[in-house]
Amino acid sequence: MSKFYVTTPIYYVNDVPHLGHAYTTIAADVIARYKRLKGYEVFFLTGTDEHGQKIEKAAKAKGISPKELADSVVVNFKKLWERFNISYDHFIRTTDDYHERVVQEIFQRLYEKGDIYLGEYEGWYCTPCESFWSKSQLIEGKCCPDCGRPVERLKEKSYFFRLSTYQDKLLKFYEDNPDFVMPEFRMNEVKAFVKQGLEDISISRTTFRWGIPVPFDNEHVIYVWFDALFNYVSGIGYSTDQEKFEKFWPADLHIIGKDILRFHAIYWPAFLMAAGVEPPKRVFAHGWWTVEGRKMSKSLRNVVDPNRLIDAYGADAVRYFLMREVPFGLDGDFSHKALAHRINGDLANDLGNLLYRVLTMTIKYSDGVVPEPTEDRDRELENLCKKMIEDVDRYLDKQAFNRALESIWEVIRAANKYVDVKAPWSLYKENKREELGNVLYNLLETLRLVAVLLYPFMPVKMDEMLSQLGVESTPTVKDVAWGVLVPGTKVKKGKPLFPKLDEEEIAKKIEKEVKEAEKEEEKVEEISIEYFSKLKIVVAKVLEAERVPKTDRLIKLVLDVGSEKRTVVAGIGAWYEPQDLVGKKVLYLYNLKPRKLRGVLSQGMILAASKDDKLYLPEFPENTPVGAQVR
RNA sequence: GGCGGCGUAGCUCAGGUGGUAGAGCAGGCGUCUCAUAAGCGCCGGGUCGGGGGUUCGAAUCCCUCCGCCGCCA
Repeated sequence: MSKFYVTTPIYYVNDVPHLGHAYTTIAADVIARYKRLKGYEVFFLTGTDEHGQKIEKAAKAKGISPKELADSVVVNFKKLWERFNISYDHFIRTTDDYHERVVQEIFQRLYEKGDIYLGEYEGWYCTPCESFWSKSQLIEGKCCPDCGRPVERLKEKSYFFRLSTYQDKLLKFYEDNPDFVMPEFRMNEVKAFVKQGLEDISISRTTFRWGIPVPFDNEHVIYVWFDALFNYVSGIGYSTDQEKFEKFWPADLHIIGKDILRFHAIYWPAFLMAAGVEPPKRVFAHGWWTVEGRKMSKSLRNVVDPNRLIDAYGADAVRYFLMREVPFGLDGDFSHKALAHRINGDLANDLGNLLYRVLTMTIKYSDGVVPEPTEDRDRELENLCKKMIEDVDRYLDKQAFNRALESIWEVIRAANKYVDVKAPWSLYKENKREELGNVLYNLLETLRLVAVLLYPFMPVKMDEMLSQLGVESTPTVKDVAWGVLVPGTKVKKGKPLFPKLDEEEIAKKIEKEVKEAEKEEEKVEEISIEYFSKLKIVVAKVLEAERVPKTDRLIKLVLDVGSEKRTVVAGIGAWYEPQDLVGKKVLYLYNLKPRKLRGVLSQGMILAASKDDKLYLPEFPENTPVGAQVR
């Protein structure tokens, strides 16, 4: 029996589950259920990532232990997955003892092997900021990019993974496995990144305690990615249940969001190569959802809270929408209107109504029993169904969920048309019983196959649909074929599978909510006069101006701010030419933290008004003195 | 700035080894009655972003410009 091992990322427990988590997990569930349907032995792993400074801090703020915090958040995930009918085989937590042991064991082994070494950041520490910086981050090679103050050459110890030595091996691996990363354009990005050269990466920390300790060095805890990524092997028994591990590894599919691609496509195979373990077969990076046409924000999250969506539309309809609306791998927009439209159009009208009308006819014209087809019946729907079975398989092997669903809907449309063309009511009146029986059989069997192939997408609804067709067993591989429906089976027509929704009403309601959410976002915090007085804004005169090389927008300005000269990089190059700025008086925020832009230290910023992509620099009376402060 | 991609019907997008464009949705008209005011049929002349080139012929190849987007810096 073939195996299939699919994973989601482990989700960080500093957050309640949101639409993005649901999306990834549903996609993995559809694949898992589909592969099971096709007879594979499937292992589906999901879980939570629970270590790190953020959790340590959040727990401290709440006065509980990090583990207690994690425990409480994990419940939210598990509950949501239950509501979405997520069929994971194991839920791993990075605080599970077997996981911690595996991570320590591998860490130890790579250390002994020389792939992990104790290194030091060679200096460039900013004491006030308590931060280390790499050489390339420093301003003019010597100042902290955060505060602009000089950094010290300090040494902090950290364990490093020798990623640099895996550059060629990774590139070779990508060459040999061109669809290791999907979609294809992401593979190109990964290759380009690796070709630029890889630096060794720090994989331990001494600045917090909430993590897996480095086994031979108590001062260090293992940093997040080394800890988290290995869940994919510890979760299936690496070094604890070797038989299971060998059965399922390598993973067939890691489904992730595009933000964590680098870790999965570069670090992860390198870690595994170091550990002498085969890399996974595929990493699929999916896109993000916007909400009602807007970028996801805190207050908009309520609008698409997964639990709320389930309450309003049902888990299966949401699952269907997420898989159908947007090609997996691309970004998309989630709107209640679009969701309701899909439910009404695809699920209620096309599919639900087809089931309903065919069952009615079966009852009216065939005593509610699946008729016996004859050998000389037409094969129109049968052939389409056979093609559908192949198409769905091909598309789902590429994680093209939307395509798979489209090909199922082609058959649903064809079946609706078939009803019209064959007009069973006429056959009935004309007493053409044999043909009528064939037509009904073709339709019922088509519906059964459609339900079987849709089962991975909408398990509860399709279970109900099959039951209405008189099929009570959970579909398995033998059901993915034409001709399985047994003549004589009694159908059990029920209520419409997908009730229709009032799209207008939903649109109105959500529109209102979005407006409120936007108001919430725009809420401007009131500040005190004391707060304002912290800002030192002065009138400055532009002494010199030149474009920052190789940029369109950035202009480097040298300002006379009254007491001294200051250099500022301003993003106004799209609206002003450098020569027009020289001699101008501008508003200047004096005490903004300096930061480096394109290698130039920008001390403070100049102020301008902007609206609708236009920029307006303030003007001053002729006699305004340079250095005059705005109060 | 470097690398990659995109710009096709009102909307979302297919197509693209060169031979005068397709789907779904929306809209209009018509129609059957088994059905959840569902279904089915008909209606799409859109300079395939602009310009130039290769070719008998380009949405499809090449160059260039414009506008978006991704990765990197």
